[in-house]
Amino acid sequence: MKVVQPSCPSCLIKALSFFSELDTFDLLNLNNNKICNFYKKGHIVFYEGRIPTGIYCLEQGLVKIYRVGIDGKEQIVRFSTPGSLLGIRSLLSEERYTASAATLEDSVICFINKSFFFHLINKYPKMNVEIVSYLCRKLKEAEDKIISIAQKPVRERLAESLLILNRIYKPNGKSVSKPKILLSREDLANILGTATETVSRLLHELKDENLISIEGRSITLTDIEGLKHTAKIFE
Amino acid sequence: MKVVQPSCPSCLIKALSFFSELDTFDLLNLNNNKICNFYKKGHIVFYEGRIPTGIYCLEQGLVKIYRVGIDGKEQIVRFSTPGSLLGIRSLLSEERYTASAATLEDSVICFINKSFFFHLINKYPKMNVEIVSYLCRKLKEAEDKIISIAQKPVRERLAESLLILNRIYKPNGKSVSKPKILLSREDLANILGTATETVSRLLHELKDENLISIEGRSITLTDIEGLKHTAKIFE
DNA sequence: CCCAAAATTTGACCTAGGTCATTTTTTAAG
DNA sequence: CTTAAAAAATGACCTAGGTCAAATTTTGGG
Repeated sequence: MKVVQPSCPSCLIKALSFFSELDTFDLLNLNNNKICNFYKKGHIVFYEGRIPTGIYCLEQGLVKIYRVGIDGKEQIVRFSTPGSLLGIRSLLSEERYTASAATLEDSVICFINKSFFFHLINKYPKMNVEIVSYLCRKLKEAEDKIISIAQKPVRERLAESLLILNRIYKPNGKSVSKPKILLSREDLANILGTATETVSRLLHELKDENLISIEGRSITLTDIEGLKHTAKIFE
Repeated sequence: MKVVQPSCPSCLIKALSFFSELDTFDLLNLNNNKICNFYKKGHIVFYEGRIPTGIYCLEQGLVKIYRVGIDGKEQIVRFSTPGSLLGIRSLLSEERYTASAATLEDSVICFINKSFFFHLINKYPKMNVEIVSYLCRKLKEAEDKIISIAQKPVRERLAESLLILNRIYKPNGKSVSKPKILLSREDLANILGTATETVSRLLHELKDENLISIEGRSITLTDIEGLKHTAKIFE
């Protein structure tokens, strides 16, 4: 796969969020300052404990943010999808990364160094507003996850996570076909905070109930409403 | 108990955080705009689902932020201690409260209405920096909690929570005596995401191991290092 | 296309911790 | 100080889901 150097002025990330305020001059500036890399599936973007030297911008692909517990067991705390910034939390609070990031698919990720990013924030105070709203959203999601893990049985959490993953894997609304969730049982287990064997068994159950279909490693949701029901999500 | 109307210019909250930038004029303004109320222990500050109309400022006391699950079971997601703002997450992301807040002790809480608060943020963009750093801290804590609940057995989580509570209950460094943690078993269970009976049993265990002492409802930590050890916290 | 290594599935078994019922203790109102 | 109601402790029991081991399937490199 070729590494395509994306150009900032035409980058979807600009439109999506944090950089929407930038004028042409600074967009070009950003373009020159960023370093863009191709990451193969399964590669690590940054490690827990390291000191951030800048910020990563996911241009294409999918990334998991996770921490490793004492016994070496991973816990996935969130995902990053194209258009979001990676490592912003640690950079902003000027502390070491408290989590690691690794690609779940082949990905293209840009790097913007700390001083340039802070320069932009100072020049465009409105970026802080975007950042605040981003953090609020993440905080809410984290709290949702606390409730979920603390109160729901694994089966419900699995259904819930599949519904969330379905949105993450949904190709930008273009394709008519249903999204395929492509994750190892281990990653799935590390989202739910359970064992891989339990994931296997429960996926089998959901399949038997015609809520999902499984082809090899890929999962397709066939009955969204049914899954919402087993996840006990009522909106 | 008398309701003392605290004055903003001398309020510790100003010094602590968000309002540290304000000039004398705006501090007086804030003083006139805020409404201060006394809340008896156990009373509700705001309810999940309601639309925020402003922000609360905890001047004195202790507040739990919690959500109620489908089966009516509470999950405490965090605490607020004097000097912190309540309901800032929902106000900033312009959505309904996703959690309720209730006092755990008699408390004094000020209310600042939305428009005035936003006016201040606009006038003092640096407040956003404070807010960002606050949100980063909370996000980290929330992610810590996810790992903890997902991976640690209840016993470890209890030890961990007691250590955190010990800091929360620590009177401003003045008193030499050890802080007393004063929470119902139910609240404790709702922090850990477990049953009250389990809390009872485990507290009894910790007491037998001379890690804590219990007088009535109040818990004192007698062996911090030992607790860190059972919590598997190694720093 | 082939094959070894890795991932997944399945079965057997076990335990942390949840639930329910009962007793004991604590609390707060009068 | 008394007492009823609430909270906590304790015991008995049970099950969701973890662990370990073995069989089966999938995958990616050559």
